Amino acid sequence: MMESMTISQFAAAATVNVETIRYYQRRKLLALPDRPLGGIGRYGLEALTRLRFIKRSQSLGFSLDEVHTLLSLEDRQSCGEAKAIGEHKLADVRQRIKTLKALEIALQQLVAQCETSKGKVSCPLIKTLMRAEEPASS
Amino acid sequence: MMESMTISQFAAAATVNVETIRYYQRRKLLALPDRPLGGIGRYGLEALTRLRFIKRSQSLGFSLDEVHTLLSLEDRQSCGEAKAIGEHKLADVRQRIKTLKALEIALQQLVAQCETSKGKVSCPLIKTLMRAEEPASS
DNA sequence: TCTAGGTACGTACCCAAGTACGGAGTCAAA
DNA sequence: TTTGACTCCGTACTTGGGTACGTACCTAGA
Repeated sequence: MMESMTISQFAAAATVNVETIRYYQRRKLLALPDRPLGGIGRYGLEALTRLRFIKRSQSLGFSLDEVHTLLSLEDRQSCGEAKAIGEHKLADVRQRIKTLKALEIALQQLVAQCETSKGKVSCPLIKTLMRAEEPASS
Repeated sequence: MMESMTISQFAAAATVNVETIRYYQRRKLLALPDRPLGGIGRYGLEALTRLRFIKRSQSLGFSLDEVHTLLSLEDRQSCGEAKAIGEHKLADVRQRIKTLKALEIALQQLVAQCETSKGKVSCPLIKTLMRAEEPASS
């Protein structure tokens, strides 16, 4: 199953759905394979490397548009641009962590309010959310 | 503009789009207002409080489905359920923070690789992503 | 040679949380 | 009373990353 795979072998080799491959082809992330006049396409190791690159980049938080750019940078030797994209994504991730940490504190407080008022009339969590002011600020 | 607002005043009072209000009505998060036989609806402070509750809950990461549940809990005095929903969301947020922190480290390493190899042939960031192994594990 | 199962391709659908649009009705001011 | 602004209501579109379906084709094994 190394060289010359059918589309379903190719998909299995990268643990990806067949439909996903076709989707990537439509998005120009993967090339359509050579195929003998109206016959069936064959996929090799090069394609597999590329597909894995896509999935690995995705798992690091890059969007498919960004992956597309990254791939286009592979040919031209523009490391600076790739680095810029990476830095941008890193800043993005750090911002999201900040936001979530603020959220964590606010939720913690809401839940803690419930903790301390067992058996009482109405729910302090809901009451807090109903009030006019913000429960906590980021 | 306090009591008896038109829909656009109501929307402005909560800094929300008019279409969003109609969307919330379709989703049963907001009631349709009373209106005099085929006339135009009017919104009061009660509705405004409810709308703000929705937006505040959302900003804390609750989905509209969860907000719906929270609102249904307001009538019945079931603080325990509200607390459970809050705790679930808190656990969720903490997990997301973990994932993002792992991502942050991996991205940091990728960018750092670019840093140390200026002027050389091909981009180490892209090369790393192309390799068979994971660049970093969570 | 037949046939089951894989492949190619186009189109439509999924999720969430809205946004946009178009036609008809209503209302207040000039 | 007519104009212009607003409202109501239904339907369709948006984003991102796929998934699903239907039809026609190809191809390997019995």
